[in-house]
Amino acid sequence: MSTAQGARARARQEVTAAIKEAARRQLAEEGAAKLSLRAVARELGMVSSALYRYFPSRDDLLTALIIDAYDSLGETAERARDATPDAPPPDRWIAVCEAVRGWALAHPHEYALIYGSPVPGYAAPDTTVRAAARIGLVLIGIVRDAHQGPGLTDLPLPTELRAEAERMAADFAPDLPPGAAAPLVAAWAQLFGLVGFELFGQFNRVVEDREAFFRHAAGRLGESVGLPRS
Amino acid sequence: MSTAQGARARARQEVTAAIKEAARRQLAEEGAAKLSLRAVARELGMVSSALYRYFPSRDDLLTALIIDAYDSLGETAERARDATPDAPPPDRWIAVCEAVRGWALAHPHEYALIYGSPVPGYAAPDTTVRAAARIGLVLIGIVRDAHQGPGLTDLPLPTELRAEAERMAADFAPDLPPGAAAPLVAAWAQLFGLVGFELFGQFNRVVEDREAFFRHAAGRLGESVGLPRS
DNA sequence: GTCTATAACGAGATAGAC
DNA sequence: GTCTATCTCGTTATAGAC
Repeated sequence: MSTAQGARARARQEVTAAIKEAARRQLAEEGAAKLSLRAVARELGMVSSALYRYFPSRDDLLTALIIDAYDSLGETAERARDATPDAPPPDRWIAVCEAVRGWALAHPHEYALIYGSPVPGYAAPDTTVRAAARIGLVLIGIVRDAHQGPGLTDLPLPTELRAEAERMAADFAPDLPPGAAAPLVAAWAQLFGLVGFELFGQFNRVVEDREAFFRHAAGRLGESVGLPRS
Repeated sequence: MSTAQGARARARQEVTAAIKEAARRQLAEEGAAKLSLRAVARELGMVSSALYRYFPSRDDLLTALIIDAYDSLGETAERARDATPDAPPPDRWIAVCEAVRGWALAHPHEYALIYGSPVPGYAAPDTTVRAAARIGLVLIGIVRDAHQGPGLTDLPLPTELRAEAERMAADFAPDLPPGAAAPLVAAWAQLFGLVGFELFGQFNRVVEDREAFFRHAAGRLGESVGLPRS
């Protein structure tokens, strides 16, 4: 029984992977809004209704692609963080930022899927939250490491933001002082602003040497969360 | 002949405006990807194919909406800048940032249209460049004003970025030192990173008091381009 | 029980004849 | 400007193969 179920499960997993792969390919050609179950089925030599054995609806297929994309980005960031564990936090911060940018340039359509306009009529289920948080946790970890070492700039907060920053720190960065949590969230969003602008063409005719521009901007982002300039 | 053509041109312009208005309304309801020429036509009591007289394709209608959106945002920013012409540049900077955020929250689908994922298969024509640049010019103007006054922080640049920053300054901010041009471009992208994250739901469960969070982040963005803290 | 194939519904997008 | 014909889409019901 276990072997039979194992074989079936394996076959099912293979078909599921093939569907996602074909869907990803189609995502790169037509975009998320035009992701078509029928075209995916066609590419696999199946019939559209057969896909419903694997994904109850088009939205569920989209959700799977979104989670995969977040995980792929998160894993890339984690690898960049772990590549040089002895490097000082500011250097690791820049390395992670560059890894995010590199992943985005290598997977533009998956980036658009998770950080671009929301797909109309699609509401992301809670399942995506954990995967989405991975990249944030990497950034938090680097700043946390810096706070355990010496030489960290303390960041003043206006009273207006005090309570909110304390809540942030308590919620997802308990090792961090509130004065670091709020700027970290801002830097997180700003990092993706830089990446998104490059990817979506806003830098056309504006920024030429994007590598150098990004490295410098990422370094200054690191400073903005209290990491000393390297 | 000129009167006949003038009347015809006027009628054509009126219908064109009505189409765009209906399309904008639908954009706000369904999103850009599902912009349906059919529904627009239905709302106007026309038949879908009749629209092709005014917009040769859905893409041309999209282009018109994109230009209108950039112009609407640009005008909002300009009004915020001009509302308090005597305020010091850091305050005007924050006012413009908040105007951008306010416009985005009030026009989420139009924001997604111009700063979200590019519509697949759609290449923005050069016609959009001028409108897209408006908001950038507002930001540049504020920093330029600050540079003509006293008390501006000089921003060091790594040699790696020196040439690029000088090209940037020469291209679109001739009154600005290169050390200000590059951070300004970065701040421009980062501003839209903050706005986009809030609008597209990345701040859900992360940032609660978004107004206070944004004001503080915008102020620090201003500092990053050399505007003193207010 | 698990899967695939057939057929169909209602909808939108578009080309072309009139 | 209008009307029709033809395409694709997501989705479901159903029937049958393994």
